[in-house]
Amino acid sequence: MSPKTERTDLEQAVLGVVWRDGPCTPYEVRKQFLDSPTPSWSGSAGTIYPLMKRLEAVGLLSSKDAGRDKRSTKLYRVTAAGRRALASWLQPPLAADAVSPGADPVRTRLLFVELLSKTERRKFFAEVTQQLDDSVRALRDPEREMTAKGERLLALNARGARRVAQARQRWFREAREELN
Amino acid sequence: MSPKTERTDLEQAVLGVVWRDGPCTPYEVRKQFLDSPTPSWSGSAGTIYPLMKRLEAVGLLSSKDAGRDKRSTKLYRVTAAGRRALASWLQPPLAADAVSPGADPVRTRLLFVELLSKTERRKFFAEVTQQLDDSVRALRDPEREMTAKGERLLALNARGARRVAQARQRWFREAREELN
DNA sequence: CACCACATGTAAATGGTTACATGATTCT
DNA sequence: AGAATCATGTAACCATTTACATGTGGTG
Repeated sequence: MSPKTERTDLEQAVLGVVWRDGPCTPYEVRKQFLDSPTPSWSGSAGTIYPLMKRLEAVGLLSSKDAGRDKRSTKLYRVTAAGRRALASWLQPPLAADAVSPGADPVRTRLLFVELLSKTERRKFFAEVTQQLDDSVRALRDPEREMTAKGERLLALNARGARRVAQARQRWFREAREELN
Repeated sequence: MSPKTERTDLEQAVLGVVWRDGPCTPYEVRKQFLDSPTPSWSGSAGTIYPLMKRLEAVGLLSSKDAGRDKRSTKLYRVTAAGRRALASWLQPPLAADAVSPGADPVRTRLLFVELLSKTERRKFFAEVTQQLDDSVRALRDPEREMTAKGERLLALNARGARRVAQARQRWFREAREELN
């Protein structure tokens, strides 16, 4: 009955943020998730606080009280073990479901589009095309902003998301034409 | 306290499969998920059987005993209400998180790649590139197969997955060059 | 007869989510 | 004084996964 060693992607991401942004509070970590242009997780308090306590309990994070004010604000930092855990998480080979394209709600819906009447279908294609265009547009600004700030990795991250959004956008237009 | 009306994507997908493939058993539905080249769900028995019972309980599916043999095999079909539920699920506007690109484990990992030593980093880029290439390759055959069989929607589905895989592949190569 | 595919489920654990509760500090 | 933001948590719920249990029917 050894303690669990495998960490989820969310746990690793939190560990990574603490590593990258130096000693920081759960609140600051949360902001990173909440401000993300491509949120994979909610970053809600109910998730982050218990999670970081857990990481401390298993020795991947350590904390000390930040004497800033009367609030019980804790500053976390990554321990040596935490750093090792992060490195081995990054190390390939990655799990198969980490490299293959994940779930795509639009793709799933397209499978059953023939259930719709001709007019409904036309509306479906028109509006979803619009929504996909919007999602691509929404990713341009963050990418530019991060590039301007010199945040190369964050810029690359945003670019990756935009490229995927574009691929879906183009594919969906093709599908629209092919199915009339 | 009205009964829940919102269904998950998995529930809708099951509903869709039963609609598309005619009256069928949970086992046959499961196979669709298990055989998918781009699995979003496990399609395990523990998921599908209770789920279809639930859908029957709320009147979106109906079942009758298939007298085929001694096994208590039930044939499910989509009710009129089920058909309506499917149609309204397909109808736009889709939720924002349905159109924007979802989680990407590779993208997440890249954010923290600077934690790795130079050699580790080189290995990371080399092997993940390889894995992404493989994932693109693995999606070519299903697409061709579905096209050959005249399954237009399944072919489009596979093509969509492949396009996303390609976008990630190209983006990752770019990132690799940009970060040396 | 052994084995595999067919077929149906239950139980427990997991990994999140939302909603709620509470209090301190800073800004206007 | 009141509002917004900072800060920390708990409780309940949720969908889904894994592992397990059980039995039938057809094939080599």
